[in-house]
Amino acid sequence: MKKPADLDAIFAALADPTRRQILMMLLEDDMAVTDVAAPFEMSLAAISKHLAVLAEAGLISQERRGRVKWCKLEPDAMRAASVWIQGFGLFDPLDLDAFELFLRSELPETLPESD
Amino acid sequence: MKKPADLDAIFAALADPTRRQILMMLLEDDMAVTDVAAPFEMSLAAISKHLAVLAEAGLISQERRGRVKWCKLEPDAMRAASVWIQGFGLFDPLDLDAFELFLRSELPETLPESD
DNA sequence: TCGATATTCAACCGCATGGTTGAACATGCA
DNA sequence: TGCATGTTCAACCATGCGGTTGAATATCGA
Repeated sequence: MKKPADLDAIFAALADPTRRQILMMLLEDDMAVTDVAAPFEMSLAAISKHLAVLAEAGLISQERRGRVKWCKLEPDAMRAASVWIQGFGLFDPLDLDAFELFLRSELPETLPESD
Repeated sequence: MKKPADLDAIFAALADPTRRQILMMLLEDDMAVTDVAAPFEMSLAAISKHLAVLAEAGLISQERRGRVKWCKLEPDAMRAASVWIQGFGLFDPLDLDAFELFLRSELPETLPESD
C-alpha cells in the first residue's frame, strides 16, 4: 500500500540533493540499495536512511526479494507536490504555450478538440 | 534582483505548513509582516523567521516602505521546483485531463483554439 | 555448516530548525 | 519631543537531521 504521505514529508524529502539524485537514478530503473549507494561518497547506512525517508514520504517503495531490497519510484507522491505548486497558477503565457505543446505531443487523444 | 535560490532551499522552504499557508495568503495580495502573522497562533518573531526563510529561497520578496515591510510572492522560484518535478514526466492521462480543465478555466485566452 | 553479501540497527556527533521571550531599533504621529 | 507601531535581534531551548562507526540480522552459495 503506497499511500502518498502529506506535503510536509514530500517536500522535506525533496529538499536533499542526495535524495533528489536517487530519485533521478530510479527514473531509469528499479535498483537495489547497494547499487543506489554506489555512486555516492557516503556510507551505505546513510543511503539506507535516505531511502527510508523517501519511502516514508511515499516517493519510492521498497520490496525485499531475498537478500536484496529493491527500490522503485512511486510517481503519485511527487504528483501531489506538483499539483500543489500548480495550484498557484503561476504559469505565464510563454510557459503555458510550451506546456500545452508538451501535453499535445505527449497525449493528444486526451485533449478535447475545443469547447 | 530576486534570483531564485537552489532547489535545496526552495523545497526546504515548502516543507513547512506554516510557510505554505503564508504563500497561499500572498497569492491573493501583498501583505505586511504583521498582517501575515495575524491568523497564526505563534509569535510575530516566528513568522518573521518564516518569512526570512521564504525570502532566502527566493519564494517571496520583501520591500520596506516606512515602518512596514511588504511581502510579495515571487513565482519564479516555485516554477523552478515545478520544472524539476515535471522533468520526471510522470503525468498520466487522467490527471492530465484535470489539469487541462484547470488551465482552461484559469487562463482561457492563452490557449490556442486548436491546431 | 561456514563464509560472503545485503541491509539495517544503535549509539553517537555536530549542526540546523522552529519555537519562545524580552529587548532593541526604526518610523510615523500628536 | 515623546509615545505607539512595525519589525527584527539575541539568547535560549528542545527536537530532528545528516552523517559516522561498529555490531547485528538475514539470506545466498559452496
